[in-house]
Amino acid sequence: MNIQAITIKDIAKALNLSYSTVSRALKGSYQISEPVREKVLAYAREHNYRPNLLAQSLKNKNSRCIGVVLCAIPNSFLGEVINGIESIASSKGYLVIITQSNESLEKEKMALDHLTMRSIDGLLISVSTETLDTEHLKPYYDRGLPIVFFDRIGEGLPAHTVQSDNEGGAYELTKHLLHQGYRRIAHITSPTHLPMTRDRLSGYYRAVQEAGVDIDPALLKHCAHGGAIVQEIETALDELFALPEPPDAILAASDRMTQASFQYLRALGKLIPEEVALAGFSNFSAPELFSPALTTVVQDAFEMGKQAAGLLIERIEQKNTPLVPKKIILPVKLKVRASTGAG
Amino acid sequence: MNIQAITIKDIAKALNLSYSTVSRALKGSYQISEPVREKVLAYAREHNYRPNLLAQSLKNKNSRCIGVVLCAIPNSFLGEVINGIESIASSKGYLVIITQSNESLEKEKMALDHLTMRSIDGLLISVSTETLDTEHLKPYYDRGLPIVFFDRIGEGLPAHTVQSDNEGGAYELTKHLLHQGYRRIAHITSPTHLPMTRDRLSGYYRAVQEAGVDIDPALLKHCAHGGAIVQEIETALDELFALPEPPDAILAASDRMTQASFQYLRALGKLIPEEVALAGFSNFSAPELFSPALTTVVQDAFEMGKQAAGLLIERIEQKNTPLVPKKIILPVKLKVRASTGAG
DNA sequence: TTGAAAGCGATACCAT
DNA sequence: ATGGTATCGCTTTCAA
Repeated sequence: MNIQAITIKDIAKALNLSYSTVSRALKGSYQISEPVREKVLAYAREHNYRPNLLAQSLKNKNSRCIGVVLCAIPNSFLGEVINGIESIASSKGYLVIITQSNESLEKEKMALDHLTMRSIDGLLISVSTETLDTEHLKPYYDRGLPIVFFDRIGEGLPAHTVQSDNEGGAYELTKHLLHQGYRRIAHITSPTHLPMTRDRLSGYYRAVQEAGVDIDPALLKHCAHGGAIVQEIETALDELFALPEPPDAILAASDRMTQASFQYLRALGKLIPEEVALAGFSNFSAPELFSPALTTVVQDAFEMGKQAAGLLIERIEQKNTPLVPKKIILPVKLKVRASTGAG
Repeated sequence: MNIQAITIKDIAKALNLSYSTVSRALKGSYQISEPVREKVLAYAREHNYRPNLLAQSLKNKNSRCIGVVLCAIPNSFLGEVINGIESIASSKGYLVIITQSNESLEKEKMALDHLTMRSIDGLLISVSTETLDTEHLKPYYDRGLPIVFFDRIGEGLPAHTVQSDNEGGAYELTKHLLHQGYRRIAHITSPTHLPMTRDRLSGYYRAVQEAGVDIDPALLKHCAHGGAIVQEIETALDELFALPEPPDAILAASDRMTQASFQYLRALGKLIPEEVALAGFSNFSAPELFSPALTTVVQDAFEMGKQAAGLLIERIEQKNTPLVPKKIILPVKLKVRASTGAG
């Protein structure tokens, strides 16, 4: 639909100037005589001239749009990340286009397809749980599309990455649980092909080993869909509590897993934290609403968005310079609350 | 950035055809000889031809993009609405561009500006709390931009609207509270310039009047920013509980207000539902996580998104037909839980 | 300082 | 059935 009031041509005709002169006057570029520039600007303002960004993009081969692919929007963590992204992007005059993969590789590919067809200048992506490699990103990368990974990092592409200190967070959580006297700490998490999962696992191991506690591999549960399907979390919990020695603490890797675990324990009538402790990586807006309030590791989602967008735009605007991939690790904060017996 | 592998011109040159022939073959239109079409299609596929949507839009004056303006993304209700919108939009080949107003009229205008400059074919909007009228939308509307309002309806523009049954929901909630024996039911809500607020108020009044209970106007609290600022909710609650006769029940209009009230009551050590009942319009993913579980009215967010997108796209695709504004009211469901003493 | 004209990629009208 | 060409709105090189 044509929302445009007038075009450069209209201005040129009205003022008896050439297209080029008008274009230059509008851009404030080059040497344009003051009277002409003022005339043009005045006329443009008066008639509410608005440049056609499509035409500009077609001509300039850039769109001042950045595309974002994430697994799911209805998630307070990602919502905050988006806010961070937008705060930077809009200050630099970029429009942010958000798409979702719903944890499906197929959809991730479709989203990529859409975005690149619309001519984005750069891509921010947090890969889906199904994404094993970055083969689908390679063609775009090879053609020079700037890409920055955030949160869930894709492997195999030299690109900037921005993520939370997953290893440190898991370490802190586990250490805290051990300190509280829990010994059979179950860890419910995503598949190990995700670097994030491996990082958290290694934090978990580090804490456990430091404490000299034996690790029962049966206490490790990987949800194939990253917890996107409630059923898989429940199955994991069923298996955990069917063990001869069930866990006395649960370390959940995401909001969904934490929430499902909470409901599960409730339904079972287990007392938190007396019978089973619960803690997790989380970004619930208010973990203190739970009863008991939840011990969590809090990530700085807004900062993650800001950093990712900043790196991307930097990349977009100086694409000629060689890329030296940066790996940004954002510190996390352990918030001890009642669900781990510290209330 | 140019992600494009090849253009129509490249194909034309390679196959010794004219641009127009290639274009037609690609579109499957008109009478094109089978051998030629196949040759073109094969070449296109082989060289990974992807149409330049910018160029198409410039030429066709449509972009197959729809713009969405909402107050804030990190909100499970709106997240679901977006999912509904996308489910319809992507099935019809439209890209959805989401922007936020953060409850500010200024930002709402900026978002509109951005979207329309990018050439959207239609607009879905839930207005900010600060939005008193639709003057800022009028210029676009007058130029023929199809607009559909959802959730928070803007007034003064003949356009399709999609919203929950706010009147009925408030009626059901209030009636339920009265039935439970509560008599001093406070209502914390948004400013009355929002139709949604007025609808809920009238449902509240209807129930109260039916019950023959007197209404104390001091029990009505309007948050100027729709609860976007926690402080305003707390101030409202402070005032309510400073009353000579404080409320024995709270009816909150949004998730944020419900949550803030919950925390407030907790901090005060008030027993829910013994001392004060709490119920609200809500779309928490899990109101049963609260202790006590919250009585809520549940809206069908996904359906809202679907309907809004459906109406908009219908409008986009038959813009010539006269507009007969539809007003869609989606039914809501009362979910009684423990916070109103029914556990 | 200003103008003319080519071109970005795709489409559609007018010829042939 | 196919080709030539103008056009969408804007930018930019080259000339003047």
